[in-house]
Formats: sequence, C-alpha cells, structure tokens
Amino acid sequence: MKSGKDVTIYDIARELNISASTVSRGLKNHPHVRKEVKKKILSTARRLGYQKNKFASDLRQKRTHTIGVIVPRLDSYFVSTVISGMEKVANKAGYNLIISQSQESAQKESSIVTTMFNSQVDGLMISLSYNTRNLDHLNILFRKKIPIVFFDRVCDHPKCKSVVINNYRAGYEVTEHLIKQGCKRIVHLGGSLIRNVYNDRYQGYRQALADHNIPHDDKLVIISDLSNQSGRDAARRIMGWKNLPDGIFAANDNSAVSAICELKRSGIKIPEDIAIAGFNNDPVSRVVEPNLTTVHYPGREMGEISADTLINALNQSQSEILNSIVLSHSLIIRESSRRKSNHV
Amino acid sequence: MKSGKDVTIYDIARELNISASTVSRGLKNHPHVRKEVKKKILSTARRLGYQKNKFASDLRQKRTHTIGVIVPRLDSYFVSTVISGMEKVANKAGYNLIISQSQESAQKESSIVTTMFNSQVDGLMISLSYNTRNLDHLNILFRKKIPIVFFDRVCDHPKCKSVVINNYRAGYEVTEHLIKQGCKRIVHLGGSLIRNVYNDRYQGYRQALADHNIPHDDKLVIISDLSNQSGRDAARRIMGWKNLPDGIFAANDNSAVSAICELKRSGIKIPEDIAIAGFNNDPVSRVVEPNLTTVHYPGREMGEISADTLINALNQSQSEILNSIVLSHSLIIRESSRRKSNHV
DNA sequence: GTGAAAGCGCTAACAT
DNA sequence: ATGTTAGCGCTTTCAC
Repeated sequence: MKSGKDVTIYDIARELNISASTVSRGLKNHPHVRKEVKKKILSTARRLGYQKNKFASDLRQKRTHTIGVIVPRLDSYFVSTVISGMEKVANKAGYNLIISQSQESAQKESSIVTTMFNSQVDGLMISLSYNTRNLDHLNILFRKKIPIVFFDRVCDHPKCKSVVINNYRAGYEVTEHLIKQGCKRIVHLGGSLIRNVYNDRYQGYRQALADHNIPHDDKLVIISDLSNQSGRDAARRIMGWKNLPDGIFAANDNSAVSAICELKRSGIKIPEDIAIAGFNNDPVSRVVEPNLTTVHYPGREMGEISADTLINALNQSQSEILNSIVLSHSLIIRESSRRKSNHV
Repeated sequence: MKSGKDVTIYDIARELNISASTVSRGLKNHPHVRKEVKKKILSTARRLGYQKNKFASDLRQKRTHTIGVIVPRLDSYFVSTVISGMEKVANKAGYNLIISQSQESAQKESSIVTTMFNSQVDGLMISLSYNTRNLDHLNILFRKKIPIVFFDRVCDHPKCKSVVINNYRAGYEVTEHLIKQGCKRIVHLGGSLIRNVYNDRYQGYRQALADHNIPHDDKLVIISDLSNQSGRDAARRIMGWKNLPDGIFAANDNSAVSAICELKRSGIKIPEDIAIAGFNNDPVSRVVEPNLTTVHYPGREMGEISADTLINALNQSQSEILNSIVLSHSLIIRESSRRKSNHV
C-alpha cells in the first residue's frame, strides 16, 4: 500500500555519524543536545524528508496522543461550536480528536466507549446521551485510569471533572422572565430528569414559581425527548386542555420552535396568548416567527476549557481537588415572550 | 499514567504452553490453527482480560486503521448525517474516524491535512472548503499513495474517487419549477463557482433558462459565501433594484431563509411577489414561513458509500476505473414557491 | 499446524 | 553532551 522505505532516525544518524538517540533527542528539543548538533539534525531531517513514525513512538510511550469525544449528536450549532473549541486547544497541544455521536442512545454510547478504549485513547470528553442511566460503560476507562471530562450533560463522579453552565439559574431566570411578562400558568417542556441539564432547568423553574407564589401544577410539566416531533405533540396536547396556559418554557429551542409552529397553525397568538421561551440560542431561534427568547450558551469556551482540563489531567499537572467548572450563560429576550403591554 | 502490566499474547502463550505466534494467529482466526487450540486461546484471552495492543500491531502492519474526515463545518444537518453514515460503515470494518472542520478556510484545511498526515491516517475523505483553489495540500498524501475520496464538494483528480449528487440536474429542476410557477426574472444566489456543487447548480440554472427561452441576465446572479449575512445582504441589494425579480433560487437553505426573513421585513410577499427555493433540505426549511422549497440530499447514503469506497481502496479490492458515484436527489416543493394560481 | 526468531522505529535508562 | 543497549507487543517469514 504505502511506498517502501521511510526515512528513520537511523538514516539521519548515519548521515551525521552520530547515534540514533541523539537524533531522537535533538528532534524533540531535549536540553542535553548542543545547539549546533540540533541544528544539523533538524536540517538533515528536513533534507531527507524525515517524518516521525507515530506507531513506534506511541508504542514506546504508551500514549496515542488521541482524545475521544462523544456527543449526543453532531447536527447542532452548539455541539459543533464546542468541538471547534476542543479541536483548537487539542491540536495546539499535539492531540488528535476522535469524534463520535451516540445518537442519544445509551447503547450506542456504550459501544462507542468500547471502540475508543480499544483504539487506546489517552482521555475522553463526553456529553451523555439522553437515556444513559449509569456510568458502568465507563468502567473499563476508570480501571485503566484514563481521565474523563464531562461537559454539558454531566454526571457527578469523584474521579471526573465536569464543565457546565448553571442550568438551575438559567431555568430560574427564564421562568422569572415569563412571570414578569404576566404569565401565571407556565408549562414546562422538559427533557429527561435523569440528565442534569434538564433536571436543573426544571428545578429552577420550580423555584421561580415558588418564589413568586405561583402554585406548582404537575400537569403543566411535559417530559419528552425534546425532538421536533415532541414539540408538536406537546403543542397539540396543550391545545386539548380546557384551560390554556399563558406561557411555555421549553428546555431546548428545537421543541420550542416546533411547538410555536403548531400553536400558530391553530390560531394561537405568540406571545399574546402564550409567551414562549426556549434554551440554547440555536440559529433557528432567529428564524421562527416570532423570534424566540432563549438562553445563550458559551459553546466554544466550553470546548476549550474541557480540552484544557483534560490535557492538564493527562499531564498530571492538575489539582485532584478540581471537580467542576461553571461557565456563565445569558438570557436573550426576543419577541416570543415580550408582551407589548409590558413595561419592565 | 496508565496502570502497569497489560496482558500480552505472551501471557496467553505461557498459560497454554504454546508459542506467541500461535496465539497471534489464533486471535485473528488464521486458518492454520486447530479449532480446538483456537478455542482455548480465545477463552484464556477473555479470562485474562487480554486486550490487543494497537500500537504494536499498527507498528508491524504499518496501518493505523484510522481514516481522516475533513468537512467544511460540522454544524449542519447534512454533514452530521453524512458522518453518521461514514461512522457506521467504518466502525463495522474496524476503522476509526478522525474528524475535523476546515471552517470553510483553505488554510485551515491545509493544516488539517498535515496534521492528519502526521497522525498517519490510512485514508482520507474530504469535502472541500469554500475557497480551496487547488489540491497542492494533498500532495503529501498522493506521494505516499494514501487513498482519498471526495464527497459532495469534490474535485476531479485522476487518482481519486468522488461521491456526489447531480447538482446540475438539481439546479435545472429547481429553476424549471420556478419557471413553471410563472417566474420570468429569477435571481440566482450562488456560491463560489470554483466549487463543483455551486458551479453545477449555476449551470443547471442557466440551461433551464435557455431551454425555456428566458434570456440570461448576469445582473441576476449574486455570488457570495451563502452565509446568513450574505442572504440578508442579497435581499437588501435586490430590494434596491427598480425592477424586482419574481423568483430566487438560492444555492443553500441558509441564505434562502435569511433572504426570506429580510424580504418579508420589507413587506414583500413570498411566494406571490417573489417565489423562492433553496437547496439542502435543512430542518430550518420547515420552520421558515412560508416553508421553503428545496432539494433533498441523501446524506447518510453519501457517507456510507464514501466510506465503502475508501475502504475498498484501502484493501486494493477496487477497480481503478471507478471514478465517480452519483446519488439521486429530489425536489421538495413547499409554500415558498407554490403559487396559488398554479395548476401544474 | 506450530514454533523460533527477527525485526517494525523509537525511546529511555544507564553508562561514559 | 552523547552513545549503548534493551526492549515496547505484535506479526511474519521461515523452518520443521
């Protein structure tokens, strides 16, 4: 397949009448090599077209310089921003990323972990799938002490670090905003409560209601997979109620957007009849009419910081104490929740 | 970092009083090992928790079983579908994917190619960045005979295969559809004509006009990077004309959608005043109002077939003749171009 | 059908 | 500051 003879450090050594070890050292800027020799090594390496053999180097060092990344799905603006941040940091530090999508399935996630383990990733960054219930599938990694960083959809684990936003506060802020727009019966379109992001947003919603003396009503909480279909379904279900709600806080923009489309189709006015807010600041939030109130997430930073954290762990240059990093978010208010009569 | 002693084939060999070579053969189902022995090897391997050392194996075989994938960007429904198809096929064949986004920059693309070359990918699948002008950056791969498969945004090269849809026909069909809706002055919002996908769509547009005896007008062709911003800009520019067009064919959904938003903001009625069609069938095409007429792309299949093609090339089990694979697309007609008065 | 032996190219401990 | 040496764990001739 590949063409025959690659240039090795031995070729360079022979050429210069020095030993392979010196070449090896020179190539990686080891302090115990004279400047002069180093220069010669570098120049003959270039002249001969030398290219380091990653296999051999990896074999010796027992490191692949490869980091696994598992995301629920790739087709989201947020995720791709995160990845681009990770890539930047990882590449700068000499690491490659192996990226895979769990497609929101715990089973696929588990099989990806195995694959990544088999291909000997040095570390793993993971945002859990929608229905992952435990971390058993990560045990093979724990056993080998392969460091893991959770981001966004995290899970507490004594040995792992995680990078998140404060979903509780964000959920609180969204709900409070809706309340200030005059909403009294606010539906929460939530995701699975086993995922921190959705549970925290839900708790924030509950707390905001409580703090504003609005009684909580379990019937107003609709849990789904937050897909477009679920958004539509939820909208239909709501329209079947005798007593329509006057606000909806959806845990992602996708479901909020499809709910809006469906509600409008039935003649419901947004935000006059029902004020709506989403979560994520997906580009689609600026296409839907009316434009969607949402929460902005620092995706790129989340990626950069996750990668930094993991790489530090790989270099053991990190306090064991560090457990969780929280980034800041921001509420973006748009027409879908702004009531004309409102003076706040 | 990693815990000390891994189980090797030597451990298994010792345990069974056979040689490491036999173990190696047994593990990979070599025909020259007795069934009985093979079974024993497998079972002790499992018992001891053996896990093949990829470095050593790669070093011997001079293969990483890793395939590089370069895409312009990850945050698109289409791209993520393609990747998921690639992953499925690649993993089944025992390959890992290293995925990277060029961010539409030729320079970034070039540096990614270098990185991937350095990490010794066995092959590469690439969809070219917006402004890649030549294939020089791929030369290091050509020199080492590392097989390359282009997909979607391709480039003719005698040594490479490519997987595409018939963008010319699709462009023709979209334009013809607009003409049949009564459009006579159709703007084309195109991408860089150095990229096959955009050039072909443009040529299809030209041909459809010609076939329906509509004179071509260069002023109606607006070339841009097809970003949201460009869509808005184009819309504004169009509205400055004395003579408004009655149709727009945009080369992607993104720019079509932002153009629609901008046009509507100025009170222009879609499709009555201007009928609009996009390209890609991005989910946003079903959110914008009116829903966008577009062309559907078989993303997953494109990914699967690209991976298949590359893997066949890696196994040399492929005719050298095969050069290009064309998948079928379909025109999806929605409200943004459907004129009520139309009876077709 | 199985084993012995020779590396793949690089690195690091040790010696000088 | 440089060289010697001994592998890393696996695969693959080549013998038998």
